[in-house]
Amino acid sequence: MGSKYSASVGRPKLSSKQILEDAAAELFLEQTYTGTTIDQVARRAGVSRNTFFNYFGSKSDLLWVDVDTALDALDTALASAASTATAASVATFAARIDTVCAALAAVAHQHPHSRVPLGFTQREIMGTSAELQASGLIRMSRAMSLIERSIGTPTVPSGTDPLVVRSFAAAVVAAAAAGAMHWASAGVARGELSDDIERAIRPVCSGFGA
Amino acid sequence: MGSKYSASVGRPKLSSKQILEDAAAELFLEQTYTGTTIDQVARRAGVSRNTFFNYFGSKSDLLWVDVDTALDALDTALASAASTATAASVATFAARIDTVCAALAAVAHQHPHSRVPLGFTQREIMGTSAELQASGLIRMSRAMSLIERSIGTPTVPSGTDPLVVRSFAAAVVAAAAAGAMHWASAGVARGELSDDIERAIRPVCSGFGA
DNA sequence: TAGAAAATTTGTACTCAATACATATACAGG
DNA sequence: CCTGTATATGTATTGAGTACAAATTTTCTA
Repeated sequence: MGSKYSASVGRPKLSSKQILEDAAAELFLEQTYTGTTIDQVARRAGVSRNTFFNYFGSKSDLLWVDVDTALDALDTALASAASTATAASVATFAARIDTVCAALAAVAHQHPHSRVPLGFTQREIMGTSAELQASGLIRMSRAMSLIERSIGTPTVPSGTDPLVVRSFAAAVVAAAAAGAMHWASAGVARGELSDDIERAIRPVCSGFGA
Repeated sequence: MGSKYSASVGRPKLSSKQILEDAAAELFLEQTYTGTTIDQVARRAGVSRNTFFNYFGSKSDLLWVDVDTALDALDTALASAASTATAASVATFAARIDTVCAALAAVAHQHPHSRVPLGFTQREIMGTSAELQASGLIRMSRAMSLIERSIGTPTVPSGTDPLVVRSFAAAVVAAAAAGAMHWASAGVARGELSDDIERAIRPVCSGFGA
């Protein structure tokens, strides 16, 4: 299904995810999330409402760009851990938990310190809380699926309760989310994202692993 | 603001939450959640679409009746634990964790074994997964708030990291949710809800408490 | 240069959940 | 019968999201 033409054939794009994201952030600060329509965001970015949907699946996706990027990175990190796995790193449930917890910390470490998602930090002003709650669980579920797959690959040691595997995935994702929200809410005293994430997930990792 | 009349003055209700819920369950099984409009649910229950909103805040509330009841029960259970607290039961973070975990188990124990929420168990047929994900996190957040308030009342022992308190609340709610979903998905081999909840939250409670 | 193919944008129409508010209806009580 | 209360219904609207057709902008080839 290769194109017969060069990569630049066809009509050029007039906008980008970043342009739309920036336009949206401005408008949300000016007139709140619910007070801003998709048409307004698109217009400020210089395109039509319909074009918005060529860049984002839904309005709420505007709020989750960095998290979705981090989820892609987690997918990559867990796949990488799987391809470099040793007998020891997959021998026990506890060892697999260590791998997952390390991957979560590493992904958090990759996040640029200066890149703070406004939809989270300015959620009072923007009024984004309800939408974050309506669209957050699907992201958590994606992370959970990645982790469950990682724990279950190769086939989990017999005697490991599948409910405990799922429970671990759910708990560590929720704890990581709590850490991330804490980091986002910290204001000028904000430290490193990875510090907050690690602090939040440590008791989970030890409770299921140790 | 007491009424000047007896409890039965005014126009009698034509429907109830239960009638609407039953009508919805039938229709969702017949034609999926997204294939069923609120008007159709209301009509099958014998009322108009606008009346639906006198009983439920939104379409998705139909899916969460039992969970919302359980959250009310958790609120009650945690308030009760607070009013019967001893010096020992609030002395340490670990003791407070024990109280919370016991309350979660007790609420799960109250759930009638025969009452299995169809929107969860038949989510493939009904196509409810997306809506459950869109409306689940707000329920989890409510549970988290209840737990954080419980852990923080009376004022938490100094030296306890607020992020760890929040992380515990997030992790234990997520684990409990995983247990509940496991129970709902179990089919004919379904055991007790409280067994699955306890199995799922035990490593969380020990990891943050012990 | 014209036409074809590819990629993107825009237009038009629609669905439906949710909101707002007015009007109608069914009851109890005096 | 009238008043007050509680509930049901009607009408209109908004805006996110979907579907599909038409238009536009580019590259490439004969």
